[in-house]
Amino acid sequence: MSLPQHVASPTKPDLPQRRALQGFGRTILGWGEGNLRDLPWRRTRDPWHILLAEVALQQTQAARVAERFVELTTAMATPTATVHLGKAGVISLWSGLGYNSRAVRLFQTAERLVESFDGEVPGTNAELQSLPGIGPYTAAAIEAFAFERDVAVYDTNVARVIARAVLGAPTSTKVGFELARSMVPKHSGWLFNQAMLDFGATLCTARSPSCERCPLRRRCAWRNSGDEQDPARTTAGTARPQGRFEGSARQGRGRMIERLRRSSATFEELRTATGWDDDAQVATQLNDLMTAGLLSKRGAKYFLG
DNA sequence: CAGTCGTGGCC
DNA sequence: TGGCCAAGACT
Repeated sequence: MSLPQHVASPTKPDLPQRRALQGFGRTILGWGEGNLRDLPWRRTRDPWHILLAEVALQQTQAARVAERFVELTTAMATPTATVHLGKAGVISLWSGLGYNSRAVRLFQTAERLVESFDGEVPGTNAELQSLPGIGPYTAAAIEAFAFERDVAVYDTNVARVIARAVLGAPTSTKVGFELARSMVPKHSGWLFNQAMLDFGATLCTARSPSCERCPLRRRCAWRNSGDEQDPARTTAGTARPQGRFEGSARQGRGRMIERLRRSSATFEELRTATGWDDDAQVATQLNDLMTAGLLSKRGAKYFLG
């Protein structure tokens, strides 16, 4: 006897069957075998180096992280070395990568690993997500790329590919993630997930997908639907509108941190770095940066960390 | 849940 | 030129 594999709900559009999902998965896997970019973190299985790369890759293009990978993994070779480097040292190294709070959390994670995990990156998803700066994406990436587990990695690239090729319709993170899980070919989690990320980053891109050379074009649900509207645009987990950066408080904070990477500085020197003329605004932003653990004040001077 | 968090490259 | 978006996480 056999139970029905899937019963379509009368109210919700039915999802692709497991068999179809595995077909998409195998095609992506095959594409990856000949098309993976040569990125430095793909040549190692060192969990700490992969953790480091994955944190740096959060909301940051792979190419920009690639050119810094050797520098980062040399200076922060192990969690212990990272702790010895100190928080200010880690923030200093983070120059140019953006989202400076990631440097603070990375340092805190190194501390936690030394204190509670014998200096090693833990193996379970729950333990990984308990670390500062490690969320659902990064935890899964470490599982797949360092420990070679057949889990699904779900990021903006994967969400886009699934919304377009698999569903041809916008979807939630919950559903998209579940579909991604069903696509992972057994024993090939490492390559499949790397391939999914590259597939989205280089072929099924956000602005101008290369449908002509896409191995999924026959099966692409978006293409077959004939819809003009890109289903990825309103799918959870894909890019959201961002405020103007030029002239923003964000830009001013970034300039203050960058100034402190050179040396400690006075309030006036930091104000100058922002290009602002409003002391109150400078004070407000300095307080926020202190709260975030990015800087501290001793006497009349401000310091990184 | 919706806002917020840097910085740079590309069209 | 200026808008868009990039291997997300946290509050």
